[in-house]
Amino acid sequence: MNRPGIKDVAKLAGVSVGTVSNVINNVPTVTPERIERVNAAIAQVGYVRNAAAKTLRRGVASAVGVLVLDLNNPFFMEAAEGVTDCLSQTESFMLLASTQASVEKEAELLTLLESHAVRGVLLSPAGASLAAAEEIVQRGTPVVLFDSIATPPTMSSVSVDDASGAALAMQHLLGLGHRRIAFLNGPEDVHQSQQRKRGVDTAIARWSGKEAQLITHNLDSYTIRAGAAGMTKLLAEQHPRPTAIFCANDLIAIGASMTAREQGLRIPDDLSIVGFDDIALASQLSVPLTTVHQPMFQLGWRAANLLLEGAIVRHETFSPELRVRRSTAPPS
Amino acid sequence: MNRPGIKDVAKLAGVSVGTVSNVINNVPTVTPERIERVNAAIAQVGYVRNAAAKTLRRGVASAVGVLVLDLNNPFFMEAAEGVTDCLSQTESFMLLASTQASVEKEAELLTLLESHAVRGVLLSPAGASLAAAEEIVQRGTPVVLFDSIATPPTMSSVSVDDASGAALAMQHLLGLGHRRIAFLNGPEDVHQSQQRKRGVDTAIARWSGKEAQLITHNLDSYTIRAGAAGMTKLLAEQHPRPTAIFCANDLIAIGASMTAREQGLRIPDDLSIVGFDDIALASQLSVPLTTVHQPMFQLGWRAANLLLEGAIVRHETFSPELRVRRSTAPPS
DNA sequence: CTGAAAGCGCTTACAG
DNA sequence: CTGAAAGCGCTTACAG
Repeated sequence: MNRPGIKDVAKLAGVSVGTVSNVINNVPTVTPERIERVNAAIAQVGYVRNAAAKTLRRGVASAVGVLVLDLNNPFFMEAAEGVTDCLSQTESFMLLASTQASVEKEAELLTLLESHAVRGVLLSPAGASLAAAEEIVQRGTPVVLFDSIATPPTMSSVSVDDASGAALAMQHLLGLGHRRIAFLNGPEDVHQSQQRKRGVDTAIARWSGKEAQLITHNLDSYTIRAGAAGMTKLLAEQHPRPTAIFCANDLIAIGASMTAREQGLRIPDDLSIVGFDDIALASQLSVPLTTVHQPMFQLGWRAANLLLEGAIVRHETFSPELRVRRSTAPPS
Repeated sequence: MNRPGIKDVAKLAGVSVGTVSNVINNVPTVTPERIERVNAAIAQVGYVRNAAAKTLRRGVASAVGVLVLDLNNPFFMEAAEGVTDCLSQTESFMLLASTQASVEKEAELLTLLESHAVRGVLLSPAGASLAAAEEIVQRGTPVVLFDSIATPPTMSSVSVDDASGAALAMQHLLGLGHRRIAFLNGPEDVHQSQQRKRGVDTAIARWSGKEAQLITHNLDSYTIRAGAAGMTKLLAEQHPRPTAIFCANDLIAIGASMTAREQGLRIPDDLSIVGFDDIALASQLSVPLTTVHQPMFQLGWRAANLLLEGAIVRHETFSPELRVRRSTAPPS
């Protein structure tokens, strides 16, 4: 008992296979009476169209590949929701996989997607080299870079302006009157850390009010644990202690505020804290976190859209927005 | 300039297309000399095998579909890593999508996967009805249920024993000497809440020591916010206050402990807290959380494995494990 | 061990 | 507006 095909439908409806195909694909030339007859036959035999045959014939599948560094990272998943949303208006769908930040895995998956004739792939590159991506682009599969600083002439890209986000956070703290501010940054070799540092420096440099003092620490990861450790070090080393802390992501901010509370500091009364990312947790904390919101959903949406539009290469940068909540206040 | 096919490779290598196919598929009859010649040709023309043609011919794709309720949920994503890991040993790969807990979306995606002739699908059902899944199983696409209490005769399933996990947590608290314990449970209509409540009750009933007192609250969601609100209510209503709290998930536990700390209670000195799930955050908190670990990675791995094994329907339940960390201690 | 050939289930010019 | 037929790129008996 094989799965019913287009032939079975055609026979039952008393039409040719071409007509069945036209009905399935909404070709407008078919008469209403026949459309109905075909649809009835489809329902009766339980016909499900064979995607492989369609792809083989058409030369391109209706899937879009999405390669992220880590499935557990909420950013990528929010972006993935954006991708899904954009694609849901077309007949395309998302094929999601993780490169686990490995360049080899990335190359492997890229080839896999290419072999499946996907319409294109959204790639959050694992390394600095885009060689593997370049290769499949050369052979005809378009790639859109996602959250990458590279802007090659062969691939579109979407990214968030990390520097201006960091500047926004610093301006907020400076504007509130803070003059002794610590910056708990991520690892030095991550491009996001570099951009955020740049934004911080710009904001300080532009500040025309009374001089402000900045203490920068590079942590070894973007985690709660690192944030807590960073805060402990800060409180031990800095006297007087800073009145505000800008953290390079929300997890660091959560770790820092936990440590601060344990040391008896109240937030925001004794210490203001700003995060970055605006993960779901940020607004749920007992003291909701002021943070720099990254438009991940839109980022994913737009990346998918660029892929579907095809043709011209474009590099788009999204502006993050400051979400002021209760973790920041003027210094006491 | 079309993509090179098997014919181009065959011509260049001076062999038939059948031989090229045999080389690609590691059929052991080909002579080493020809294997080398074909591989050289493949590399030279940049051949990438057309997956659609392969699937059409073979009748089944090398993909496995995975349908989860929510991409942002870390459980599903950890399970997805398990699936990926299991599949990486075969030539299969994962096709991941979210049903957004919608029954209609689920039916739609199920059909989509079926049309792609996936080897099978791992499904975390959105509703109580398995009608749509049953349908594709009937037509020949196997389904393995994931984190569902249903155990139909047509589909295998893997799930975690929520009741025994909850019992583990309660036993731990009772064993430490707590006799006045609160249970902050999730919404009543969620099957996980029901099972966890059952486990709590069993543990209390079995407890042969001095009588223990249990206060149960059903929260309206499994979130930090709900946990914080539940804790506030608990502290306002219960005098004397409980000495230990078991929360139906880690997020509730985090919310509860935030509120407790704000009220000046120290953890675990004044209050012991146990969570459920063991999300990544749990071990990273400033007071690492004692919690019930769910083996999501293994769950995903095993589900994928059951699918690949095929044939017999099997229902497997995994046992959660208590991870004792610093948030619990004997009552003072 | 190898090659020639059929055929998987569609889509798409083409002729009528 | 409809049907007959070619062909997408593979895999797989089959004959040699």
